[in-house]
Amino acid sequence: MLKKERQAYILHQVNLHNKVLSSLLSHEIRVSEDTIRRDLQELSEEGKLIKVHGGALSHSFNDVSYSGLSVYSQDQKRIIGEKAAALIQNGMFVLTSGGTTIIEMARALPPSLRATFISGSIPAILEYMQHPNIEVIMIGDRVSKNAKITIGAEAIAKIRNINADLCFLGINAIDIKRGTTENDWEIAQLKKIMIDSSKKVVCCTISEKINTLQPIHICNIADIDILITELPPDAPVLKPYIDAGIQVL
Amino acid sequence: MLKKERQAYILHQVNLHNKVLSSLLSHEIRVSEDTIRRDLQELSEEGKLIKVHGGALSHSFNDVSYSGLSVYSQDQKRIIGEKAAALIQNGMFVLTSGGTTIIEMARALPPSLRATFISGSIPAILEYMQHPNIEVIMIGDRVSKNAKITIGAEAIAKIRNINADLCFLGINAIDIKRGTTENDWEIAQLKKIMIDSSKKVVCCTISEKINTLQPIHICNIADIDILITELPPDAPVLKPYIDAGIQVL
DNA sequence: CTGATAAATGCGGTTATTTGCAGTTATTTA
DNA sequence: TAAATAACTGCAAATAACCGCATTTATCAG
Repeated sequence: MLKKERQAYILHQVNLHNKVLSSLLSHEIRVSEDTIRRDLQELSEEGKLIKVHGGALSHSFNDVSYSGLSVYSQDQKRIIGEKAAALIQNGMFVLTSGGTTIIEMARALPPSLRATFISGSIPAILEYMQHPNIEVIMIGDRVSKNAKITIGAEAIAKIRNINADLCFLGINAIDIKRGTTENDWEIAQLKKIMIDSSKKVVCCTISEKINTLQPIHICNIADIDILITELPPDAPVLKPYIDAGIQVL
Repeated sequence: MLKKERQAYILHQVNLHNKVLSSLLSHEIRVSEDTIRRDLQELSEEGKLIKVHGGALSHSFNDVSYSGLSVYSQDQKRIIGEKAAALIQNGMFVLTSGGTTIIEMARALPPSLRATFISGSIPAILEYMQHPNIEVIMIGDRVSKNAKITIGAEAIAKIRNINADLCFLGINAIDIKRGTTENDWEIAQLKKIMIDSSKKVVCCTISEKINTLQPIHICNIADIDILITELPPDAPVLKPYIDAGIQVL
């Protein structure tokens, strides 16, 4: 990894999360903490960030007081994102839906990871593009303005031809009896096909959405391989899903 | 392998992956690292990429900070964008490339306009999505990280099936004899097909790019219907293009 | 076709940059 | 205050960049 590239990555992380830890970065990028410290030093001298003991802060962080709840929800999603990112190994083909949880996964991808990501979600693609080593494939079709994802027959046909190793779905409702459900018919179709085109299906959702329902059926519990929430796997609310044979992280 | 050919290859690699390593290139092309370094040096002097210790990075990588020249240029592009947007009428199918000039056109679209926009450019799609009344169609394929556009056989096949009313191309070089040229082979292919798939072709470029050349040919002057620059149509530099039968705005 | 000229390339030696490590000093926190 | 952690310093190894020069390759006029 080139020096400039590394510094760009650090800057990206700082702007994303408002802070970085030297120790964490050093582990992620697999360079010594000294190198990270020298990078932070240089970036700080260029005024790109504020260096502090143990890491660095974003410049905008100083004056902006952050609202408690929205950051809290984002923290939950970040936990989910990190768990999800850990599942991906070099060389994998990964199919993903859109949604804020998936975006957090994209942000948590280690920079050394080499894999191919396929998605129709424009915000997700934007995140994947930032990553130094992953190949990005965009599914084309008509763009749904509110979901910011491509939907339609073309997209479905294209996904049907894919054979992915992993499929990550950000889901809005999951129930032990009814499985996962959705409120948009076309997105539900898309997710169904994505499930069919992948060896393993990973559902990512914050725990609020567990045991909730929406009108349109996507898949049954039996179709899900892995369920990721921000809770530890032994949380009581997750027990029924473990009993149903799902791997819960 | 010819020098020009080699440099085009290097540029292509930079556009695809956002970075290249001298050592890797030298091994791939089977020339000495000195030669690669000299190539990178030249390309860097031409502003095509950014040379760093160990290789080179694409310009898009760290263009977050440079604003001095780009602001001036942005005003020019806004003028172009407004002229371009005025060409589009209700019900039209419009095919567009990427590039900052096209983005400015997207921003200048009147809110009441009802039309269908088709593109593989992710930043352009983002702008189109903001618009209340236009239909947006995304061309899918592998994403070029630097150009932020989908490129490849899929994209070309898809565009070939389109029959658009207008095609807007942001171009980087135009010359009265050689026509429009490009430095990325795959993007040149894409633009060629876009021209074939449209009734009318509109080229948008700032006047700096007039009478300049790049290595890969896209189309001849005769293939262009309308040329838009920030200059008034009677500017002397545009006269040869008017004489060649192009409508200049 | 040929010789002259210019451009491009590769190589050896030198210099500069980057990086990690060990040892020391500074800062934080309980 | 003491233990833990982070930052700083100097140094050494690895790698890359640079310089000058010889060799090869391309260009072109006659």
